[in-house]
Amino acid sequence: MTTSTTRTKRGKGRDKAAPSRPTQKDIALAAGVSQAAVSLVLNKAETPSVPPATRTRILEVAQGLGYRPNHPARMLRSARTMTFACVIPDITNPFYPGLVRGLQTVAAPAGYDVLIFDTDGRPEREARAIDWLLQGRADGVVATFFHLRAPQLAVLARKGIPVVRLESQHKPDGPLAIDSVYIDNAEAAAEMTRLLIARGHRRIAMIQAEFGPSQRRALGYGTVMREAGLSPDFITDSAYSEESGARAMERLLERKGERPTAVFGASDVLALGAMVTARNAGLSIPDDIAIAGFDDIPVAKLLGLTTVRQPEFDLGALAAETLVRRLLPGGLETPGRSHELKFEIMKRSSV
Amino acid sequence: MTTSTTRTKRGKGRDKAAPSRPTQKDIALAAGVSQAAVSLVLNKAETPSVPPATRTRILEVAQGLGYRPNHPARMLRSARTMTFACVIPDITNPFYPGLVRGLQTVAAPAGYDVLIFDTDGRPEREARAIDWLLQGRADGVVATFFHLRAPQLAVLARKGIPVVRLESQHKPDGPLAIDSVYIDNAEAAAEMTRLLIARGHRRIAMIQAEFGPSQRRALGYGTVMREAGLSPDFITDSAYSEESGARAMERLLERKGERPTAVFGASDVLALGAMVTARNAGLSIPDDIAIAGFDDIPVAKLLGLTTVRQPEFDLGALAAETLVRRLLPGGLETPGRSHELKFEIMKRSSV
DNA sequence: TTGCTTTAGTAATACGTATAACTATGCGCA
DNA sequence: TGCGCATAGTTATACGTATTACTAAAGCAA
Repeated sequence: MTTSTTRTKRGKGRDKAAPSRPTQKDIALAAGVSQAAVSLVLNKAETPSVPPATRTRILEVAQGLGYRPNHPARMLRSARTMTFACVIPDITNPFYPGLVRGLQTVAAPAGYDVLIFDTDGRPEREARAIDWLLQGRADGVVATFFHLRAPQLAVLARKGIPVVRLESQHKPDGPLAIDSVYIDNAEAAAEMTRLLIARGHRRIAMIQAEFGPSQRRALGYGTVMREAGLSPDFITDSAYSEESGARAMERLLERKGERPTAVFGASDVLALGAMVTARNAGLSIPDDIAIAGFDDIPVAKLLGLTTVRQPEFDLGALAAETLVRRLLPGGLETPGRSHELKFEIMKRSSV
Repeated sequence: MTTSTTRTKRGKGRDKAAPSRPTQKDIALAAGVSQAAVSLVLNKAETPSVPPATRTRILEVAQGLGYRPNHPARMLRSARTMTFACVIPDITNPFYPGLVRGLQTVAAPAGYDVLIFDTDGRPEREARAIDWLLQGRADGVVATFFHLRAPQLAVLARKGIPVVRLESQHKPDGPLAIDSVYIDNAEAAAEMTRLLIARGHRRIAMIQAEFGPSQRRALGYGTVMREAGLSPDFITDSAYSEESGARAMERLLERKGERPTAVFGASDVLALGAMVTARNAGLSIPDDIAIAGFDDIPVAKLLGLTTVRQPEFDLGALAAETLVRRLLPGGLETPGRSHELKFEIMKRSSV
């Protein structure tokens, strides 16, 4: 009877029944001080103007009411969201969870959360991601774009939102706060192609996707093939998915003429799709057909897929570190840099 | 020389050089109207008090300045973040990306983004998640908790944040806005155990994890084993990871007495770890040892792992739908419900 | 007593948006 | 001429926090 009436004040955007969370004002009221005092005590480790007694009283009241700072209000006031966005094609591709984990591992201790935005590798969704970032939902972005180029990203950097791109090659330094992390995709693909050739393969096909990192990988493959006097053989499908890989392999198997003895998937999921299709067609791997991939997703090891290892976790961690540094005072002024990490050829049973 | 001076107003939390995004006030100024008029025009489809001429002028100016609504400000004002949180043990476990995708697929059209929070299945991080949610960072949550129970979640529901739990069994309806989605884990495990017994196995071990859904699965397994006059054989390791599965299998292989002829992993990653270890030990699957899993993660199909299919995408989608409905006006009043989806036994080559 | 310093705070304001409440102008009509 | 009403907006306020600038009271020295 006594306490029930006071405690239903707002009922605004929320439902009527939901009691609002206590605010600094509530604490101030209960502790007999001003809201400003509460804010000071809650945020500063040392408050010369608030004596220990008042300080503890405020803290106790805050504790008692179960106070939690209102994140939106903080964001508004401080123009900081304490959130990183991770813009990727598809979280379902096993390459990305590892990247996300790397990101989180560095971001969390620095106080940042990670928001995932899937683009499906489609241009319009990539554009939507930019739009969405311009609403101030994140302080920084780690992104893989298949379609957008630097000019479209510049708008973010110019508004003070640092971007770290997950790239497939070195990018020249630029004046804006756009950095990149990458492994040398062309060289990695070249090395894998050399391995295949060294193993005696002459007819080597590459399954690639239309957009994305596939392009640099195809370049490395094509160069080495031509250098070796062999002709590149590209099968292109739409996405980085098992279905695409399977479809591409079907097309290879349907060929009338001589079939390739080795297939290089521009990504592990493509290679896996191809692998399954080959097996279902009664081919043995690597005897009838060798298969190589790119990324070294966790299953690759289980399936014995020979592939190029990209250190996803480290790439994510490095990207996060870069963002954290960018968001330090003055961090936006330094020119955009491109960080290279090393790939590794993982030789397994599929080649 | 002329335009450069005006355009550096705030330089607050941001770096000095970063030009701030245009606000409604800027539009109002440029269009010669009040900020309120701008807000009206931008938000309402029909504005009786603003004539078409002014309306288009405002819209044009907004367009021209590249205006994007400030998300934090909106959040503060409307007490809505338009974000769902997805609290899970580990995005790296292949079960979860599919769930996230299901979530996103329903959330995005309804205007909600998805934020990922990994707990690593640790109690203190689960508690941190609650804390974090109480800051008003999300309007609703889809969560898998290994440790927290209903009472700890009640605080969220009471503050108007609906929760959908990813459960392993039916939960009784409660008064709060805490729903759950689940497949009957005990029954699914029971059915898988029956299958193993039907295939002639008598010595069947289960690899389980200490916390999480493993418990219900163990229950189903144990019940069927005892019903069949067989004794359950549990190997417990810490996490749902391949390493844990591999370790457990090693322990099984080290046994002096008779080894089990079948191993049931409480999750696919556990089963996969076990599978690899068994293969490395020279055992052939399923002849020397049969292996079954739980979840039906994408690789399970590739590796021929017999497992229990959980419809992760549908679970995610259903969870999101539930949240969206909860966030409709009055949606928080209805009692918490438990939604069951159907599992499926995927018979493959590993059993 | 005056003036200065320290103590212990408070008041005011701004962040950008949404919205309820209000108002000034002009027109038609009695 | 005066009244009511539609038109075309405006003003004011609130959301919760952080921060700057201010102040009242006490204590102390000169």
